[in-house]
Amino acid sequence: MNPFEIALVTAEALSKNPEVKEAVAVKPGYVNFSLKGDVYKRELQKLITDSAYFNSDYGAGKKINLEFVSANPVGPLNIVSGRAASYGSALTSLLKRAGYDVTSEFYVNDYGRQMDLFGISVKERYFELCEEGYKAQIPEGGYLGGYVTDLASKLREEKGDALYDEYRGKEFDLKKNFFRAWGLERMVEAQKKTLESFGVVFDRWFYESELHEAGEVKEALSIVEKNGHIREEDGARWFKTTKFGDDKDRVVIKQDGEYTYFASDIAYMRNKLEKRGAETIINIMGPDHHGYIKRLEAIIQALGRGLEGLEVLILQQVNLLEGGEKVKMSKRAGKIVTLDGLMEEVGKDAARFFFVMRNYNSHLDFDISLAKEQSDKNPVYYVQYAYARVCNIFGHASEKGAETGPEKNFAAADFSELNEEEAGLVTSVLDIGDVMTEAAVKRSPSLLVQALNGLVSSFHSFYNMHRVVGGGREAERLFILSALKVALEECFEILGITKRERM
RNA sequence: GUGCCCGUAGCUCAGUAGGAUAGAGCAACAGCCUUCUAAGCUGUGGGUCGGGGGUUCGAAUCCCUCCGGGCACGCCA
Repeated sequence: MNPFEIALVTAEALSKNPEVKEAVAVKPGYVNFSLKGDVYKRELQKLITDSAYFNSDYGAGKKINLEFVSANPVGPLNIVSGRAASYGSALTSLLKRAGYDVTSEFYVNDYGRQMDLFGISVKERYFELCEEGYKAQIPEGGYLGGYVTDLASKLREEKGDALYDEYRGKEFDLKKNFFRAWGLERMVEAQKKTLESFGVVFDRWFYESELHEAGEVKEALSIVEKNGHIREEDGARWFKTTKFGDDKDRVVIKQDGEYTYFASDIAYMRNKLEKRGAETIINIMGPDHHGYIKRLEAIIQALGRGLEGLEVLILQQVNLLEGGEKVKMSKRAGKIVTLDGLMEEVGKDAARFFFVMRNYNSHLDFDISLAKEQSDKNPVYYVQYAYARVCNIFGHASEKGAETGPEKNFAAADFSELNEEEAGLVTSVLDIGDVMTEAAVKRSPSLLVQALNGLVSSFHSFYNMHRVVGGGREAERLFILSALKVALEECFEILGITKRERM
C-alpha cells in the first residue's frame, strides 16, 4: 500500500466519526480533516472553565531537579545570567505543566577560592575608606567592580571603623572572616532581588557550604572511592573520570588537602539523587562549561546511575552589543553590564521575551541601543497589544450592555459555520496546549514564543476584518475571545511577561 | 590539535524525534483609521537552507567530508 492509499483509507474511516465534519486524502499521503463546530465550542468551554486545560500528564510525575543561573555570589547578575534565568524559568513552568514534578534550583558557590577573593576585595575597599592614603590591594583574580566599593561604604556606614580596628595588622583567615560572610549575604540578597524583579523565583537556593558542613563531600568521596574510582598521585587525590570518557582524570583533593569545586559537585549530585530523590537532573550551563559535561557524566555513573538521569543544556553565549560594537562582559574586569541595568534600559518584559525568543543552543546578539531605540517596535509589544485589545473589547462590550460572561455566550453561540478568521483563531488557541508540551519535551520555550506570535497574529487579522461588538456574531466572538484571553494569560505567565490591560 | 555550538531572505533569527509550495520580525515598496486601540491589518519584491557526496518514495532536518565563524580545553570556580 502506498502512502496515498493509506491516506484514502484513513480519510474514509475518519469521515465516519461523528465529530468529523470532513476528511479528504491528499497526495502524497496526507489527510486533511476538519471537525464540527460544536467540538471546537466544547473544547473552548473546557479551556475557559478548567485552569489545567493546557496541562498534560506527559511527565507522569517524574521528579526533575532543574538547576540554572547558579552565578557565583561575588557580584551582581549579568546578562548571561539573565538569559539563563529567563530560559530556565520558562522551562520550569513548561515542565510543571507537562506533568513533571520539578524543583528549580540555584546553587550558591559560597565555599571556594572565588568567595575568598571576594572577601579580601571587600576588606581592602573598606580599609581604603577607613585609612587616609591606604591603597587597596586587590589580589590577582580579585574583584575590581565599583559595586565592591559601594558595598564597602555600606559596611562602613553600618560598622564605622570597628572592623578596621579589629582586623588591621592581623593575619587574615580567608574562610572565616566578617567581610566574606557579610559580602556573601549581601550579594545573595541582591541577586534574589534582581531575579524577583525579573519575575524569576527559585524553589530552592542551595549553598555549597551546606554540603561541606554536613560532611556530605567527604561521604560522597568515600562512596566513589569504595566504587574504585579514586587514585592518588603527586600527593593529590584524583577521580578516574577517564573511565567514563573524560580526556583526563580530575583532582578532587588538592596537594594542600583542600577539596576542589569538582569534589563538591559529586556531593551535590548525590544530594539531588539520593537525599532528595531526583530522577532526572537538568543542568543549564554556560558554553564555558561544556568541558564539564564529561565530568558530570562520570559522577552520575560513579554513583551507580545511568546517563539518562543527567541532562546538560548548554545555553550559548550572549553577545551584548552597543551601537554594533561588542561590550565585554567579564565579571572580574569590573566593567559590568548587569541584569538590573538591562531591565532599566529595555524593560523587564522585553528582556524576558528576547532571551527566550531563540533556542538555547544558539548564540544571541543583544544590541542594547537597538532594543532601546526601537522599543515601540519591540516584538513583545505585539503580543501584549493583542491582550490589551481583547480587554478593550470586553470593556466596550460591557459599556454597550452586551453579555460578556462566557457561560451565557456559550449557550447562545452558534459554531456551525465559523468563518475563516474565527476558525483560524479557535484552532490557534486550542493548539497552545500541545505546543506547551512539545516545548517542555524539547526543552525549547522558543516554540511557545513562536506559537504565541502565530496566535496573536491570527487575532490581529481577525480583529481587522470583523467587529466583535455589534458585528452580528457577538456571542460567538466574545466566547472565542474569552478563551483567547485565558490562553494569552497562560502564555504570559510562563514567559514572565506582564499582562497589560491598556497600552 | 581535541571537543561543543552555529552557518537558512539585505539584517536578526524561527523551523532539524525526515514529509505538502522553507517561515517571522526588521529594512524596501503599495494600500487600509467618521466604525471595539493603526504598538494593528492587507498586499508586493526578496532564498544554490555554507560547499560537495551519501541514505530515502521524500532531506534545511539523518550520515560522511570539506569550508567559514564562535567558545572551551587548570591541583580555578
